[in-house]
Amino acid sequence: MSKSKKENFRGEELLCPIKYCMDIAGGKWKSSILCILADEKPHRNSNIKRKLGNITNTMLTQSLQQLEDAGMITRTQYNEVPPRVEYSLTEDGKSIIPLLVQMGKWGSIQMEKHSEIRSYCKDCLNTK
Amino acid sequence: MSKSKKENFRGEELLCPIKYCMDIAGGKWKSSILCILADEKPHRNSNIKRKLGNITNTMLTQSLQQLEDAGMITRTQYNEVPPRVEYSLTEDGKSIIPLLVQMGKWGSIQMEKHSEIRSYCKDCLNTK
DNA sequence: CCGGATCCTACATGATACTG
DNA sequence: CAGTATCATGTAGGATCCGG
Repeated sequence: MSKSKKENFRGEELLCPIKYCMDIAGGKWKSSILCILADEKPHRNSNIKRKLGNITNTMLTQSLQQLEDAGMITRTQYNEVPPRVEYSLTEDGKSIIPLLVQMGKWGSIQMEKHSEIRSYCKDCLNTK
Repeated sequence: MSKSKKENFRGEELLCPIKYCMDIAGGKWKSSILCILADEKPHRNSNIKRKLGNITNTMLTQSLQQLEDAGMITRTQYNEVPPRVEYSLTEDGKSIIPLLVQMGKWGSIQMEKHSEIRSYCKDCLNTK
């Protein structure tokens, strides 16, 4: 979150732990990024981008910054040429993974009840 | 969801179970409504509205419809004068409550790590 | 009491071009 | 390679009025 951690995008207080949780992993990309980093190996910016497929630079940088601000990931910069930056989960970041796994399991069960919904995203933990 | 269940607001496929889960409980009001209904007693429209405090009729109706479309809640209409409508969790709806509880626990732990974030919302399961 | 129909605004997301 | 700045757009959320 580029703004103060205690406020959401609208400037309102994020007083509810449930919403705080969903705010951190929510949005279009952040849950996918967390899934990618869940292998506990450091990933380069370009590596994450490739796995996500169609994310723009802007959104990737923004999402990574929000996750870093929330204490979920660590950013390590190597002063090389060309520049190299690696991201990896913090301990707090690792702690949200089981939650994502459970959400994935629950979502799969629900989706299977709707015959028209069959495919799963490729970066989802649930596909492992 | 008033649109097809397999599409989100943007018309994109919701192929990821994690995002499907967060889509159902996400948004500004739906998690709170699920928390209110978690006592497994039927609640009237006006009752939910009072507990939420500042939700508009439009948003309340829309959120309830989305939850009903997702199979989380049941809407029962009594043809009385004045009209009475009651909502209660379905079995599928009850199954998401433990997930919300866990999100609340995780969120509480994270929020406590930020000294500036202290208060919790009143309708959150976590306060029970 | 409940909810539909409009209209409106703020902001999340995206497209593009640019720096070191 | 990584990130920033700017501008454009779709839509979630809200305000308000109306109808049964």
